[in-house]
Amino acid sequence: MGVYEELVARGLIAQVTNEKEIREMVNSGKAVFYIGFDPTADSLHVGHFMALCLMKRLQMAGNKPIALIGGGTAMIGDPSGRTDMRQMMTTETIQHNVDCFKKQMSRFIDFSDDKALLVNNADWLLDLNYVELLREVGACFSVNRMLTAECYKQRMEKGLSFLEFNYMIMQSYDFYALYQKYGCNMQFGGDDQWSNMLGGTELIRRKLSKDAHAMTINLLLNSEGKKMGKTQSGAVWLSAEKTSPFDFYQYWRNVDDADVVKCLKMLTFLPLEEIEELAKLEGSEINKAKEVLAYELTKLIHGEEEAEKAQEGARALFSKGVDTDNMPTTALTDADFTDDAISVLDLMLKCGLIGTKGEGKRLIQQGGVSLDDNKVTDMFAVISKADFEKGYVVVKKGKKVHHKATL
RNA sequence: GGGAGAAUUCCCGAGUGGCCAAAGGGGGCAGACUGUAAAUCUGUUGUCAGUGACUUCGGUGGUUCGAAUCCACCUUCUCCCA
Repeated sequence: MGVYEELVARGLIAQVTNEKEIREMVNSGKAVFYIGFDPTADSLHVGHFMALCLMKRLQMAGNKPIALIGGGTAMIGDPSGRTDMRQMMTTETIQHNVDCFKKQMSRFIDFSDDKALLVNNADWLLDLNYVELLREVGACFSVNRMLTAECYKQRMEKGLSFLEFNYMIMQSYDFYALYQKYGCNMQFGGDDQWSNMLGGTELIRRKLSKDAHAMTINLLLNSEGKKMGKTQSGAVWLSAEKTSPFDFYQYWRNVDDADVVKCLKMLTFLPLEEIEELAKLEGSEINKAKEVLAYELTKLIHGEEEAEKAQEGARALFSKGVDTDNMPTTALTDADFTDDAISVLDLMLKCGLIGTKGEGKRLIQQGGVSLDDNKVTDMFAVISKADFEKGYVVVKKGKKVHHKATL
């Protein structure tokens, strides 16, 4: 089975421009492909991770990946998949994000010996001259055609600025530039990028009379059709500072039954046969598959050691007893105590378990808080330093959130 | 350039002088049930020392005993005409 067939079997491929040619090229390791990443935040998240995985898979099959960081396109903002106008980012923010991306990517993709390239489209986009660009590529785009693209259609109702309208042209220009510079003959991207990507292949065809290809990856959607990797508090990040390995593990440990197999296929490097075995599990057995998923992904992102820690922590927490070693911790100081005591509400606030005291009171009223496994019933409960005999107190909020407060 | 309309709490969206911390839905959080799942049911969802006080309905002023609601100006957005 070639790498292309594997990608199909894993359900990764959404659309391709020319299946036959792409399959041959990819399977024989002749592809030089690029994937763009917009530096809209200071860390990569799960959505990017899919793309990174794809790069890695293809790299392992002998193809050459180019990771393109959109330092230039970020100045414009991609309207695809957006219903509202993007906020403009400052040059400084973009640069900071670009640096963070670079760091995270190089941990994952092998950039040594020219096996992969990392480029920033700011390097060529920012120097473009407006009139020259218009004359060079503007003539190759039909506005009528562009407006029929799905991503713009949606925005026709809400409004679309000229700035954003140009995003497609910028992205197309990237492909064109990379084709000439590095012989890049293929582009990958999320399914929402399809029209932007086609713009690129078309531009190359018109300007250079050469064929270039595009292929999109299925977005990772849950069974309800929503993008995965988002929680109430935001995206699931790949950096340990923004999403701790434990939380990262728990996110995957808690996915819906219906989504486990899909995630295993799309995100892990486990052999398909092994995944098929896991897919046979039923009922509460599915939990085993979820553990594998959570473990594998945590290992990929944070390393084996962290994955072990997260898994052990989680197991201990939910079977019985409490594994205090791998729990998020907040250190208290004397300043937090009044007369050697601190109220439970203040404690929770300090630990970041609640945003306001009102929220804490509600939780206590509804029986959602316990200290060292004793349910708190009095919303004005106070604990003293004596309660920290063993050096810490475990605060539990709901069933899944544990926090350790040390003295 | 001319004309019409909109801006409400996390989101959508009601409210057009006091009964409004503001309906309803979504989402979130917690409880029950479970498998750390889903579905379902229940409670809750501005802040704080909580029978009360304080801050909130795009912004700034004004009218009024009293303003999310009325007036003026400003900002942003949408729509129609050019």
